[in-house]
Amino acid sequence: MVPYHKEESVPSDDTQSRTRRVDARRNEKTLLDAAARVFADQGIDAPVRQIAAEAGVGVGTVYRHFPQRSDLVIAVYRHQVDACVDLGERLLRRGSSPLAALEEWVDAFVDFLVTKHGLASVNGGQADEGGLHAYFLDHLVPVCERLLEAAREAGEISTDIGAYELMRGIGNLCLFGGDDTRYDARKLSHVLLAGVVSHRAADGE
Amino acid sequence: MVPYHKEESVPSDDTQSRTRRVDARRNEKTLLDAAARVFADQGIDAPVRQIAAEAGVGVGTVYRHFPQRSDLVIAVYRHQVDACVDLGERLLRRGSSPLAALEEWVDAFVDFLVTKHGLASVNGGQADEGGLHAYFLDHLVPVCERLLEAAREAGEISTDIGAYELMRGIGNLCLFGGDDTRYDARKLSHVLLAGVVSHRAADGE
DNA sequence: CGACAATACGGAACATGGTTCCGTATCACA
DNA sequence: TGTGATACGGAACCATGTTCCGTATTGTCG
Repeated sequence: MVPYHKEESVPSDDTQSRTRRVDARRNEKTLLDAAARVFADQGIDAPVRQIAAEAGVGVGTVYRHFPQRSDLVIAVYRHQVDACVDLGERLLRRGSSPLAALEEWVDAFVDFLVTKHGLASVNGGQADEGGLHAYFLDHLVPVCERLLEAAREAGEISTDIGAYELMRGIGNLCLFGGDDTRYDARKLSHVLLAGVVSHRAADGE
Repeated sequence: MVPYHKEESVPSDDTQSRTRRVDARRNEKTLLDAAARVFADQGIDAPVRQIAAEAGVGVGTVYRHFPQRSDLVIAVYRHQVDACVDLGERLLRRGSSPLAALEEWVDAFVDFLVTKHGLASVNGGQADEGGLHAYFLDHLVPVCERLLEAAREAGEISTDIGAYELMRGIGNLCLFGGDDTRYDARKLSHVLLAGVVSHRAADGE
């Protein structure tokens, strides 16, 4: 309400309101590291309590830093998603075949999802949206869109599928359970992509 | 250990040991109906307690008839899976293009999964195997295998993808969350199938 | 330096959902 | 009708995510 008087409103996007307590900052890092470790050898379904224990903090602290479990997962893998975005942009600049670029990019993305077991299943809100979390989608869809568009302009693709739909589809394909040797998400994603190349949109689609 | 003495071992596959109590049989039917109703308007994630309540029985009764939650789901949709198997066989007998048959069959399957919201995500064991349940897979894979084989023999398909993998892939594609209008599982399954038709297996695959 | 308020912490407690247990009620059969 | 087998009900248990709140730590100001 009071318009002047101590500048602290309008948090906009400044990283921290002001000197965040050192213990807080330390704990956040500790948590991120602990979570990365736990996720690595127990999968992203590891219980929050366990991560808290690994970090040597209480669950309350986890939730102070990451309001929802999924926020922690996102935070842990954020940089990998960013790397994927970068890769996409680099591939775009590279002059070669847009389709080849798209294929390479999808491969990298699938690899990322498959590597961390079960990463693809991080839920955003409730049990509502299965599949990729909004953060991933928000960042990856634009890149995918451009790759797709480039390939389309080059006449290498005929399907009118959207980037969002493709991302979700791939994310879902990477959603496997167990270490089933009979199912290879990478292979399926290749097949899907082959379909994107050759599929002619039918009437209702 | 004792080899004789009352015949009751070797349960093999006889439907019921002897006259099953009428209340038991009645409750099973009641449960199946209640579950179908609850699943229909709350999705297959509805709590067991709720189904028990709808059926007017205790949870213990639910678990007596269906040892695991997923068994109940399976039981509710078993006949639809069977119908899908039948359809496959009918399509096989029909003389037309094997590929067309496969496409029609996949469509029917996808429709089945999409219609019941979230059906595709019934877990078998723990959180191990996401996607289709073993029962579904066990029954559908053989049919799919034959359809696929027929199409391959007719030279309409080049990919060496297996029926199991295809079923799982399609199941995963149907695994969506929310009623996202931007994602159409049917369309994605068509694209995947188009990929099956055109995709040439590369080196490592 | 010492007090105070803001910030952060820990972990018990709550909510939800699957599953198990066991005392009691009901049924089949003699 | 008596009796053992079968089935039932639902409290209780376990696991998980998440919230709450009393206590501890930290930064700042007098």
